[in-house]
Amino acid sequence: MEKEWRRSMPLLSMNIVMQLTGLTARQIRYYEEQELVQPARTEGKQRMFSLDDIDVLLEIKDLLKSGVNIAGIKQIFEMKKNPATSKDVRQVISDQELREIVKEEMRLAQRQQRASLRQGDLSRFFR
DNA sequence: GTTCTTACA
DNA sequence: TGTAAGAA
Repeated sequence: MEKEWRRSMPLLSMNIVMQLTGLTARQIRYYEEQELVQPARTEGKQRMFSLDDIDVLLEIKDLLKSGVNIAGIKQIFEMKKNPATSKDVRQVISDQELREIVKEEMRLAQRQQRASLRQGDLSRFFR
């Protein structure tokens, strides 16, 4: 359906996003700086987020809670974008697989005191 | 009064 | 990440 535009329509202001996501303005702006979200701007330079942005922010919050750092999140989002590179035949990683990977990573993170996701390197999860 | 940017701890 | 300062 051609209804998806609603989800990408920038209508939410900073304060609403803060309440909806439970994130601080500082964090939200930082994630934008890291290109994890790209909210629109009003003429007055005010950020205007879309429902899709909210989903992304909530996902970031969730992954962060699981011990994944910004670098790791960037890679995860990157995989979602390129389902499969035309070069090497990398498989599309399903959200289900991703959840298991994160779960597994949490086990290792607890057992060892190693930095989660090798400080962001997810290469070992590709085959 | 709130949000924005920049910068420092 | 929190907070401060100054502008909008």
